[in-house]
Amino acid sequence: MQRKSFGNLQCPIARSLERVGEWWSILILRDAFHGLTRFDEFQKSLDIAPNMLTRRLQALVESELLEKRRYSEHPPRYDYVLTERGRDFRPVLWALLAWGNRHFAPEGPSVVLVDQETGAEVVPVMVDERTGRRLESGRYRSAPGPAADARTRARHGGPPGAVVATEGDDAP
Amino acid sequence: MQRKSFGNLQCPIARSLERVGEWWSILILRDAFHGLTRFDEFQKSLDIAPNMLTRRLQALVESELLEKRRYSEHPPRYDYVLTERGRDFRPVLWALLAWGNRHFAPEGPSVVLVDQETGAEVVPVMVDERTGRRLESGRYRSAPGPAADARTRARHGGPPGAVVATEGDDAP
DNA sequence: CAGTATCCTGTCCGATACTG
DNA sequence: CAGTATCGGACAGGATACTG
Repeated sequence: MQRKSFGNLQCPIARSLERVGEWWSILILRDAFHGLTRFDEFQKSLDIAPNMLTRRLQALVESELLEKRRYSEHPPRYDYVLTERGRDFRPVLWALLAWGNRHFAPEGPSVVLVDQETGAEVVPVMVDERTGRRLESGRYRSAPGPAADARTRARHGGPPGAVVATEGDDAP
Repeated sequence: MQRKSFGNLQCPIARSLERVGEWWSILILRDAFHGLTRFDEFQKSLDIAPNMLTRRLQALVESELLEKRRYSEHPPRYDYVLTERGRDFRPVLWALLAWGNRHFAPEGPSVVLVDQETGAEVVPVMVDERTGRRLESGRYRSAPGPAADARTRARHGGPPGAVVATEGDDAP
């Protein structure tokens, strides 16, 4: 099965999109985080055509975001559970949720994230793991990493390891 | 231009995907954060067909993620800059970057996020804005928000009497 | 340089029917 | 219940040519 290729595959964002670039995939993962595991549950929740669900589930299993597990011997029955790689995708969903709530919910959010113990609403924000600082200012930018090739280095305007501040504009 | 509809549009994630559900859109935004603004820059960076670039740029302008601005009168020339809504999308890109680096860069990351002042690599993580706690445990879940309809409430199985925290309602 | 105009292909996706 | 098989449409996306 030939995988679609997204421009510069050195870019980790492009690599991520190879696996979840189709929107059904993301919604399936969302539902998996909600605890759904069975074909039928996904189908009802998403209102997706069964053949499409099969395709997307297979792709997610191939990419090792979901694992197909037999939960019954007679008859043979399978369900789909998140792998570690799949569970690690959650921050992306949180970020999408926060963004959607901020910009596309004029009448207020219909789905929020809550702390189960206190019941309080949670607003997810990104911080630097080491310093705890919020990633909001123009202070942060992307740079070539250790495995960058020449083209990536040129693109990000710096030799590996060296941080080069380019024309004072903000970059991710 | 009829917009594609994604299942349950109450879900903020689905709403977000309406705007950035196509992978070119996300890569264009990524490049916009790198400081690209002109048609030509995007085209060279992405290696995208010009008509596709036109279509995706128009869609992003329509969704108000990018703003088309005239930067020259004679001849008339336009460039594309991020709006506030577009800039707010950055956490999603960071999350995708972190996920890609963790799971799809066996030979090490080729692009990393750095603190421009210290040059140190940054690993973005999600925290609760209010408590600063990391969103990692099974402690957090999504729940129906103030604007949830009956179906959404059922879907998220809010326990009866569940606290639905609004911004002013976080009394423990 | 900054696009527009055509044409074409692949495939995402939906609808439906069918099976162990 | 958990899918597979088949058909068809819409459109994302590519290639190319052309314009002010």
